[in-house]
Amino acid sequence: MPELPEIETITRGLDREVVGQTITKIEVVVPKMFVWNSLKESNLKGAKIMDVKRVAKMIVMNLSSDTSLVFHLKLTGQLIYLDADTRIAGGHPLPPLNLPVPNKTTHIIFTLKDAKGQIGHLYFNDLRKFGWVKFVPTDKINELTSVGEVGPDPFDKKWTLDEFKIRLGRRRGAVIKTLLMDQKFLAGVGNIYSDEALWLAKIHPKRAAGSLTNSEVEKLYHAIKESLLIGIKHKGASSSSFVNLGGEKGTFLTYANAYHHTGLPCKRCRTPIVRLKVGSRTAHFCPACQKAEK
DNA sequence: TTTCCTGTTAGTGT
DNA sequence: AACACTAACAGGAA
Repeated sequence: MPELPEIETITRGLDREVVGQTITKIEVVVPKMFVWNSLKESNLKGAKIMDVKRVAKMIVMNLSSDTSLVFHLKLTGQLIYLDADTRIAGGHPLPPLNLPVPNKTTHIIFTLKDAKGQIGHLYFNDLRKFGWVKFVPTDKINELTSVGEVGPDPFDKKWTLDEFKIRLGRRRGAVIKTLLMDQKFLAGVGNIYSDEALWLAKIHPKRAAGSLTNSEVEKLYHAIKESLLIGIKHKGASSSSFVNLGGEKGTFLTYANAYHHTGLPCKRCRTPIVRLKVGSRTAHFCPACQKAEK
């Protein structure tokens, strides 16, 4: 699914709502989507949710049984929490996030109980079934390559401009857009926000990492953070609807400058935005502002 | 009706 | 090691 801002939005919503609740039941409709590793149902049932964190584009729920649930929504995953007076929904907008649950895209259902005994459900929906939930002992979480090998988070204090420069220096020949989306290089950036950051920094998506000038590297560093922050501010690109908590909806795409703007005028220079295959993904950029060569 | 496309990885081969 | 390519799957758009 979603990239860092969308996952951050869902994570914050869940952290506000499910921490302290106990998992009383799990129904796995599509077995391949729930990976038990060495654990059993007894490690899950009765466990209390201690916190909900984002790692790269994953959601990590730490449980009182010294275990963790790691969620990855990939392209079309959704997480929907529903109880008597709250609905938190985020992820891919199709099927619509306000569709009744469970529905035909619902593949995993957790039943939760709060301190007052009120029952809630957490539904993991995924149209294309690419997503997964991995259940692991908390102290073994880094053995998941998807967790252990991720690069720095763009909002981690350790990801400084110098660190970015050092990492770029190690991958001088890599195509910059592809590199930004490499989770081992930097955690959480995908197709939307790589387009947006490169547009902000006026860098052509196919430039070699090593060809960027110092000034461009600095602009890109700030552009990555800025585009992600704008995404978070607008609750991501996907419609994350917080029904009964304000009815907010993700509106980031309204604010996008390049992504999905093919043919529309560049907001800086009015030149139509162009699509281009970069690696096996589609880049959107302004051919006038974002020059191929320096 | 085809055919192509997709907000992402994992796995495989070079 | 770095890079390229594709499969996993379902539906919307052209």
